[in-house]
Amino acid sequence: MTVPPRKATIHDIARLSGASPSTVSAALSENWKSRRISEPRVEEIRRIAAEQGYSINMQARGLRQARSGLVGMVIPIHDNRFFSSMSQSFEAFARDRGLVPVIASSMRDRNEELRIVRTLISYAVDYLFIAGATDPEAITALCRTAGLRHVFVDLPGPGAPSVISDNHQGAARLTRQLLADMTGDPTPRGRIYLIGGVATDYATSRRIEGFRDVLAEAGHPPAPEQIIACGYSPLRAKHEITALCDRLGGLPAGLFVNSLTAFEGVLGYLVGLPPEAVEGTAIGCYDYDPFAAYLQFPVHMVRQDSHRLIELAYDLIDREDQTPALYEVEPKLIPPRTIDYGPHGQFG
Amino acid sequence: MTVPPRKATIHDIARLSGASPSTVSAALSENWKSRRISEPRVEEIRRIAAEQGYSINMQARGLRQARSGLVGMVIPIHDNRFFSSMSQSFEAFARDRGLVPVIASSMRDRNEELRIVRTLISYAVDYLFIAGATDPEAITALCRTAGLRHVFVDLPGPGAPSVISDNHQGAARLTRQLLADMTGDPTPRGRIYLIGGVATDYATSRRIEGFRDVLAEAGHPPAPEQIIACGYSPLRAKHEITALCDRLGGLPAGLFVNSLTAFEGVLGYLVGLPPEAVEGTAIGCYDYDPFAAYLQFPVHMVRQDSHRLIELAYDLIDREDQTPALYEVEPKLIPPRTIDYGPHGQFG
DNA sequence: TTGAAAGCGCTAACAT
DNA sequence: ATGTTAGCGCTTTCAA
Repeated sequence: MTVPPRKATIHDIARLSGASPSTVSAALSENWKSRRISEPRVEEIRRIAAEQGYSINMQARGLRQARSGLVGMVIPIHDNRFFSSMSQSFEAFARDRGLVPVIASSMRDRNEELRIVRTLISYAVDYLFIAGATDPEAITALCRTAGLRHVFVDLPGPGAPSVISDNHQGAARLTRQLLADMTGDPTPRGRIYLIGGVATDYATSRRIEGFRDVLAEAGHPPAPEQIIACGYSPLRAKHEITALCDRLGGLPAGLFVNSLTAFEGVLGYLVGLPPEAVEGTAIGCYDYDPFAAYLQFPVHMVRQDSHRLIELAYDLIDREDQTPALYEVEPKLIPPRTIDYGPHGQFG
Repeated sequence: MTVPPRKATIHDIARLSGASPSTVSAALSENWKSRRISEPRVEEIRRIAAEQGYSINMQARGLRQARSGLVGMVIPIHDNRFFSSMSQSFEAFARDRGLVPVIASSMRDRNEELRIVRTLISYAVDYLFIAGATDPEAITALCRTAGLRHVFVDLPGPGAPSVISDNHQGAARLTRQLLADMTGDPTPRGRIYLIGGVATDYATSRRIEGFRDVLAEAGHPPAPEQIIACGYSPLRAKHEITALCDRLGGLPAGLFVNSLTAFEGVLGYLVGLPPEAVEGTAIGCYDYDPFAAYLQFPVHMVRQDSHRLIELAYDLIDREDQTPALYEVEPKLIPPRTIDYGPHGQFG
């Protein structure tokens, strides 16, 4: 139970093994072939290091090499199926490259987002991924002066490569599906409403376009009040759906919920209704949650391929050419009552 | 669009401001009062630093100060409501203390877990939190030789302070609730089954005890086959529930599902059944998910207070006395069809 | 095949 | 009130 006075360094190992610090350093890292240290020597050094519980000081190594071995990612929140699944993939690919992932959440706050980026720059992350950026241009500005490679995911930025879902297509397909499920005339209650998201977000705006295009194509272009981009907060969404139903005198014929978090809020309202009240409404949600897929009423869901999104983002960051460009990944439509095991389905 | 040749250092700022590096260092950090640098000087230095886009190199600072400003946490998986909500709280408390959180997932693999701990030690994290530890004693051994303060969360370890849910109580309450909902005799199909989790995990074993105690108290101690601790994998749970129902010729009267991930798998089976088939079964799940709370059938859920768990863990790590001890936090029982907004409910 | 020495960017101790 | 110096632990020339 005795705690060693301080952690062992290569100098300790050098002393104990009779080698020099630089030899120890080389023996313990991968570049001992180039230094042609004799194999027994290497083994002896490694043995002693293990014996002493030596572990390399990455701060020192990073300082010297001007790289940290860290990859940063900013996400809006951890506590969300879409983003947590993204974190899982982000970590998996980081590991494959021998990098250590540092994931921080901005709570969708612009200042917090920038604070995090600055912090990650201070820690000299080797690359930075920004998912759901609030202010991509400010981020790019910070990264530029730090000479930091970065990629935008989910929400694009004009100053760096961006990987996003094909939001227009996903929304269009979901809308078409909901229309097909709906019956009756386009009276106010007979209409379909989009709820959730921030209209100035690129992702939301593209989804709104998809929604609008399909409705227009069907001969019923949406009135402004059919689009309720009230943000991502569950509580806010609950408030808005309540107000809407009060206005309409009941649920509308169709509901396009624009995020899982907004859907949580909507659910908070639906929970208070008699089950049959929901029956006449076609419901869809952009983003997928296995439990949301098996609610009392059928829900169509859009599953974004977060794994592919991240994979592509890593590809882009490796490219020599960091010219800004937009890459789109197809989301899939998940029918109601379907469990879609993701790439991490074997774990739990 | 010109990229500066390299990032600015305090030496650059020193040259530009005509001050010495140490003055710059002091002016830029909080300890300039003790150095009694004149206020205008401080402001001038800060202005130049901002102008140059200076950001401190935390590797260098950390190396010098022998602390990194990082806090590590190991969790089993990101992609899980319980753990991602824990990450959210972990991050919030870290921010409060000016620390940067580094969260890594072990995928419940012992070797991966130890690899991660070693990595975090290399990065000189100031504290380490381990949630759902697979091999707590090995972790403690590593942390001891590194002189690293650590706390176990959710699954306790004998070598450090541990904060866990009161699993016995939570399971007992859930079991009692399920019994109350059940009807009929204790025939095989009339029994209640526990599915999911790993019997050798402390958390699961305590829950099994709670389950067992309540059943015994009710006069029907469980037979061994009523406890199916088949792990956390959704696919495995699906397989096991399928086999169970095949054996029984239908669903049992009660189902105590021991984790959200197992519940996903169970759901994968239930999805294929006619809705009325599930009606006669009382279902409960240890851990809470807002969507799981509003399925086609009622589900009782146990909501562990991950926020409080983490808060207490931070308290413990601050204490001078790091003697191992177990602290328990009460979980709450969430009735079916209830949306329980957590501590992060205002975000999305 | 290996050692010595310099230096990464910062802070803290010691000067002044 | 501020400058000088040493050194955190590592890697990387440069010598031998």
